[in-house]
Amino acid sequence: MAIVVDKDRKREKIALSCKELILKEGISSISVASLAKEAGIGKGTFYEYFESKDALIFELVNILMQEHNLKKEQKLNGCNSAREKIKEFYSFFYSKDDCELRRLYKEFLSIALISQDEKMIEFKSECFNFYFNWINTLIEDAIKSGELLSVAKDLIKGMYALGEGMFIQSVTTKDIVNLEQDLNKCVDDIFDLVEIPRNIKKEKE
Amino acid sequence: MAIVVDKDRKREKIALSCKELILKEGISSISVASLAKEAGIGKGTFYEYFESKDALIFELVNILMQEHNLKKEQKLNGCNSAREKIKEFYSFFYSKDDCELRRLYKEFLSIALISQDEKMIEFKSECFNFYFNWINTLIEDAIKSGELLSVAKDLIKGMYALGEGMFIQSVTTKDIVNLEQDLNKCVDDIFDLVEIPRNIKKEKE
Amino acid sequence: MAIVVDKDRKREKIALSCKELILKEGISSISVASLAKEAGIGKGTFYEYFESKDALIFELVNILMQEHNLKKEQKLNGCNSAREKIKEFYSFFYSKDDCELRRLYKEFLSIALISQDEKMIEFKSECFNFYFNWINTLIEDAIKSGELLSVAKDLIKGMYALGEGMFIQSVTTKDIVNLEQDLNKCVDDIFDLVEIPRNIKKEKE
Amino acid sequence: MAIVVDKDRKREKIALSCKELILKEGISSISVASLAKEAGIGKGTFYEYFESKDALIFELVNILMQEHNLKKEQKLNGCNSAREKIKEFYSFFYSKDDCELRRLYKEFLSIALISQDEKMIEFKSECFNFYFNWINTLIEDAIKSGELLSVAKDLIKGMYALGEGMFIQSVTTKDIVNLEQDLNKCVDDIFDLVEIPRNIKKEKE
DNA sequence: CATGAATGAGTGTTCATTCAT
DNA sequence: TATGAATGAACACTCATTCAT
Repeated sequence: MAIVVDKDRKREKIALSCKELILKEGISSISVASLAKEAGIGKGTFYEYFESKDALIFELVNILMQEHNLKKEQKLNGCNSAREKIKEFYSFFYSKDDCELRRLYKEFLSIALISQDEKMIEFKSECFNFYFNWINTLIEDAIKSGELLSVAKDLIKGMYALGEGMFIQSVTTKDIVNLEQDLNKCVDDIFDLVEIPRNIKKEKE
Repeated sequence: MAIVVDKDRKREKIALSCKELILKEGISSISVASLAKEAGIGKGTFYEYFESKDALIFELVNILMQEHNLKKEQKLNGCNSAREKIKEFYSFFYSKDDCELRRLYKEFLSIALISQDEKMIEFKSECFNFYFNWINTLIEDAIKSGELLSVAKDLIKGMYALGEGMFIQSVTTKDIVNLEQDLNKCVDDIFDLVEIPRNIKKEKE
Repeated sequence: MAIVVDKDRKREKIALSCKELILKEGISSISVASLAKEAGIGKGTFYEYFESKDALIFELVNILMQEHNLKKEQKLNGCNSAREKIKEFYSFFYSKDDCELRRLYKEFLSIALISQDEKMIEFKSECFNFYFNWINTLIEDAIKSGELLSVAKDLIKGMYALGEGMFIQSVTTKDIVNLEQDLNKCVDDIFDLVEIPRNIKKEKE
Repeated sequence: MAIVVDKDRKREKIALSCKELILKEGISSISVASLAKEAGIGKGTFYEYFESKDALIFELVNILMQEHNLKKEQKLNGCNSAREKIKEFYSFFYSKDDCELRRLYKEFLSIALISQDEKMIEFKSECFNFYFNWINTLIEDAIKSGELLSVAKDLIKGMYALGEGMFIQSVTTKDIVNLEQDLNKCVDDIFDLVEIPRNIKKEKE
């Protein structure tokens, strides 16, 4: 038998075993010592699998985001309209279920804002693209199916930015008391402008 | 008699003399020692004027923001339409002139995202309110003057969030290559939906 | 009129105005800044009257001890037997009334234990002598009046040390639960050995 | 495999190597940096073995006290009477041999007097109990063997406190010129009161 | 392949004292 | 005489990373 362990597998295993601790304590206040202890390995071993503390954080955010995306995809499939889908998409920013991941995302954003690290930017870009393409497809499909005016296409980038912006404002100020309400109101207001009313749709037909 | 010093003035002077260094090095990686040295004072003196390192950051952001707001107000007065005003408002996020302040704002956001500090939140809230009210008034005036449909009012919060969100995305990813273009495109797209065309306005008359 | 103020008087006045603060905060955790503020003078002025922070502490402990001694003297005059007097004397170590001064004394002892400062030792010696002479006189009088066996004289130094020792033990351990009880028990036990019983006294007569 | 180190042994080794420096400089005026340097280790390593500066002091006092107790026990076994044993017990406070440990004990007392630290109090309590029980047993045995009057039992707590009190007074004042003499005088005076004279003992028989 | 002992530069903050006015 | 602005040495403590085993 090969003594050689699948490094990637173990890497992932280590990252996942730190999940609870990181979600509980937050990124910045956690030490490599406690991460290694939580994973049941030595500090030296930690550095065999991750080149730095930040590397594990990225790995974990990555894993958790992918987990989250799978669940979200299923939920989105259950939505009937683009309006609902966007709302469902935004729910990450306020839902109780995503509370812990959201906290991680906040800390991740905080790092990303001032990091010059190439990998960090690369990773954030991948996230951005992933979600942007999602919304993009979603809107385009809705236009094709006659649910939305074709002008809606122009609002995609704005749509995406709006959610993140409002989230950040809710987190850094005390003025957005009810993010869920405010976000949904925004979505409704915009969709009211670009949605093709049912009766008109029928007229078209 | 004792040396009389205008504490507020000196406080401001110290903060401003640290500006260059902070813009160059970034906030988090800078030490109180180097800040004091940069300001030409002792570390002890630093703490005579600021209760903590973060306090200096606030002071600086505060000073520069107020400077910026005065200039911005004048520029806004030179704009003829709400559309132009919003664009002018957003220009903070990309204009060369505001490059330095933007840099500072980024660092400030990074801190604010994970800070639990009451004063920090208070300060960010004040900033939020200041700009929000600005946009609010701007839009309401435009509705009153028949420039915008009354539905535009619903988009105010979103408008504000959109700018901040897109800015953050441009900073943390490499996907928003031209923030100026993207932002302006967004504004145009939205205003095309809520602006009352000139000919209609005339018809109204 | 002489502008020259009576330095000693002002010195005392400053010390006394810091009394409350010192009793409340303790010696070690207090700064010159807060002392000066409490006294309503500048920090520079403070050093016009006291050569160091410790100097004020000594001055104050001195003043307060003398205050305390006057009160104690009156109380002692109200006692009928040497046994009672010693008990009254020891009551400093546990009575509620002396709680604050006792705290100060503790801190003072802590400093005195490791201080090489001549003045400090001088001061503590004066305290020592003051109390020692008190007890000495007290016991000698009691022997003269036939209240105590002459052997009691040999126990004076021990008597004095015993109180301080038991006090320190009560403060530094959790084993002396009831200092009042333990101290009084000790006094009683010793006096039972050296007190001349009334009936014997009468026989003598 | 990792380097295996007997942590307890190294802890002890570090503490002992700081002994000289502490005795020379005193505890309070010594920095962790200099302690680490003295022990030939890094500052970080220091904190691997001690959770705080005070912790090293405890360790050292602890080690030296235990060493001291073993020696003392042997010496006490060589004493024939309770009177001699108490004197031997007190000799810690003045003997040349214990000079160093006494110095440390002084510093330890100084800390203990104002410390609120649970562990500190716990440790001092253990010391207290250890010695108190020693004296207790010693006296009780002497009563059983007919050496002392049973009333001697009442004086145990006082006996113990007396030594510590007189020691502190000798350290903090210049009035106890010869502690050895004074302490022994005290012991003799008390024992003269509670010792059963030989001839009486014989009568009893 | 795994370890964890060792590290030391770096941190923010305090405060008794000085001295120019 | 009175001041309080200025100081800077000193402090305990942290932690990502290395490397000998």
